[in-house]
Amino acid sequence: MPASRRNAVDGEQRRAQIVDAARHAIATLGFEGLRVRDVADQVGINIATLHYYFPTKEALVAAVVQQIVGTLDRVPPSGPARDPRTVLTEHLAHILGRFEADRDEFVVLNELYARSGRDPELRATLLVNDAAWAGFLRAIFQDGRDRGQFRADLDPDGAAVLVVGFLKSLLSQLDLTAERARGAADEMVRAVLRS
Amino acid sequence: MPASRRNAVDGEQRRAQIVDAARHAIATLGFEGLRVRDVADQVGINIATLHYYFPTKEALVAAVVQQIVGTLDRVPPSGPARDPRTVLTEHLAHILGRFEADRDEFVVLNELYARSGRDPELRATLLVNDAAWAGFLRAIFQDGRDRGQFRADLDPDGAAVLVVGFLKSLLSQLDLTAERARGAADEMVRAVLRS
Amino acid sequence: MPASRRNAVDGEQRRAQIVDAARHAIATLGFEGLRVRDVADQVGINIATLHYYFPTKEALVAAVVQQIVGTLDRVPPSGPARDPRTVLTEHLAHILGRFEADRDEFVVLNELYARSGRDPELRATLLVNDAAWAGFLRAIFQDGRDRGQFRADLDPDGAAVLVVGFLKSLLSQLDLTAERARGAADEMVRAVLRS
Amino acid sequence: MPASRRNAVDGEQRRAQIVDAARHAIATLGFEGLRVRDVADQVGINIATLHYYFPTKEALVAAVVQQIVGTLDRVPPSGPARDPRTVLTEHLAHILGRFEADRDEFVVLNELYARSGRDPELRATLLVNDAAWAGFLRAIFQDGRDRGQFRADLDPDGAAVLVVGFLKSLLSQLDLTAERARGAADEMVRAVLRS
DNA sequence: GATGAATGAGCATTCATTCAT
DNA sequence: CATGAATGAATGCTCATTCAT
Repeated sequence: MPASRRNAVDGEQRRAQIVDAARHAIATLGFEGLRVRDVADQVGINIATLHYYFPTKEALVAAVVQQIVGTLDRVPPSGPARDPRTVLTEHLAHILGRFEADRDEFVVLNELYARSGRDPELRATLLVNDAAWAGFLRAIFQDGRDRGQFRADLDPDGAAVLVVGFLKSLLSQLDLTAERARGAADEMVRAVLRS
Repeated sequence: MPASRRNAVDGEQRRAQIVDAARHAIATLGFEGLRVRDVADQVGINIATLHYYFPTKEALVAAVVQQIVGTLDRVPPSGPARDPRTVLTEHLAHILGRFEADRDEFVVLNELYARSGRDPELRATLLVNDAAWAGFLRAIFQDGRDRGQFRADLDPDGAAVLVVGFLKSLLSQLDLTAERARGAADEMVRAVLRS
Repeated sequence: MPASRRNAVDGEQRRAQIVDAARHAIATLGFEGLRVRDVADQVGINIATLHYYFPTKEALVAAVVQQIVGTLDRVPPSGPARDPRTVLTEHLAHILGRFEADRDEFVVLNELYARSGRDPELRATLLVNDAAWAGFLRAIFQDGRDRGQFRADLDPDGAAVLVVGFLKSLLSQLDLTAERARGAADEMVRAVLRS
Repeated sequence: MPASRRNAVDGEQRRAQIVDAARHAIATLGFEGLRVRDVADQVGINIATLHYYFPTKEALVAAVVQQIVGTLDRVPPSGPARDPRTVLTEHLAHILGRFEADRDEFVVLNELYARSGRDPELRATLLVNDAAWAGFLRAIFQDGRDRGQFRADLDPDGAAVLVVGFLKSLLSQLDLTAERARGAADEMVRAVLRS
């Protein structure tokens, strides 16, 4: 363990610091306003040092994307035979909670989706995620319909699209409050239940 | 038809050409990739000529925003006593149709919403629009519930949020096909109908 | 006399208007800040119209120089046998008066002298003027010394240089007031008189 | 002597190089003709490098002004009880000498005075200098008169204005030679002496 | 690992000037 | 004579990237 001088930190820690600063910069200013110099300043290091860790701006952005997407992958595992209504309700509450807790994550994610229109690779990555998410919800609706808890004429895929759409639009519905969002979540649940 | 040596066209026409080219550039490359030089090239004019019409890049962007937002304002007027279900169905079909017809519009609009997080003025403009849209839908749901056509436990506001969310997410649901989108629209309608 | 429409004016009048506007622009902003477009705006005509009268910016500047230098040439003719002291006193008062009346003239002239360092042609023009001015003063001092009105050890050329220097420095002595300037003029006269 | 691949020199040295080049450029072409690109070329560095040291053209100009004005401030301290005539003679010779040695300094200073008409801040700076200079000379003349070495009817302030005027006009008296300037200086001294 | 200094490629903007009408 | 529209050639400035120390 070499004695560290000044604010010397472990390499991996430095990388994380830089990625976090970049993530925040993107959330605040968009990709449009991302400047590697500013990120370096934020971390308190020289630009040349930043380039030692991330040779190009692209590499830094890729690391941020990795971090964000990595977080997303962890779709909450639905217990084998849990109640579909509860699972749906909890899923909605879970995402809504994350939205309130870390808006930055959603902002950057939004930027990522905007970018995906021009970046095929990014698009592929996000598409995999979207498909998995829709599948997760489809299974819930299928299960609920099969059990007779949800409407018999319920279209599992259509409902999945509605849920994903609602949750993805959280940031872009500018007139949305926390209460209205919860109201919409409740309405979604009622809408699929058997009357 | 006076053929002019210099490729001169009517002033207003020129402005429109430039705005259209800029709009397309934003849709293709994002605000991030917008270069006035490229817009000028696209139109086939000199950069200085572009600046003759739009003194700054900001003014050009403002014109594009104006064009897009201006299009949005025209919320389809609901006939006095039209059938709520039909109105809803038609509204969903109308937006879905526009999405298929002019994806650029939605892409730029998406960029605009991303920007609104950093641009208070833009945010205010879009917020007005969002509020009007939600109000329009809320009235439909209210009407349908009052008439007994929609579910008695329907929350008009919650349902409005779900519809807006679905339609706003069209672009960011990467795995969405035209059919799946229509399926979701159908599901939305079924979900609010009295069983 | 053709009927004139709108603010149509005679050609020579237009030229004069433009030159005056340019002169004022130079006095206000310096050559550095001279913009032909602004001059045209000031006159209320199109730039292209201005270029009709003055094909190039250089031609416009030349016209301004001409106007200023033309004014200078009129060195007040010393009456054949006038009193040297009176002539000197009047000359000093004359320049001082003009300085108070039309500061713009002195400002532009100052700009001209600054420019003469880079513009040999302008330098030649101004040099002729300077030489004539010095000669005029030298003659006065010579005359006054010969008549015994001025000091016997007076150096006519040296005194001429002092007078010209004083008058040329009016603009660049930032702490100078009208009174102090008059005081210096008086001192100059006393300094050459026989005690 | 560490030879560096990139033509790097000490930071402060670089700044000085750049300021000197800018000063010379201003002396040669005026503020009107000052181009940061040309200054960079003169120094042999990239424009971006120049902007590394001076973020804006204005900052560079300010540095040049600082350098020039800084030099001026050093008014030669008059020894406690030195002979007024000698002090005056030496002062005149000192400025004349500097004029011959470094004409650039006077040219830039002249530009500065021209500029001061549009730049209040610069005007304030130069005004302080002018007032100090006039005060310095006034004290000399006062002292000489009190001692009976100078004329009894000498106006110290008027004489100070004449001296400053003469020295400031050195550059704009186009027909002036070194000899004529010395002649004028001698005349100035004689003019204040008691006959 | 870290940094000061340097650079190339670009970018929005300005400005005198031109030309068809 | 007058003008709207157009253009070429700068001009100041930015930014990601590099490299010797």
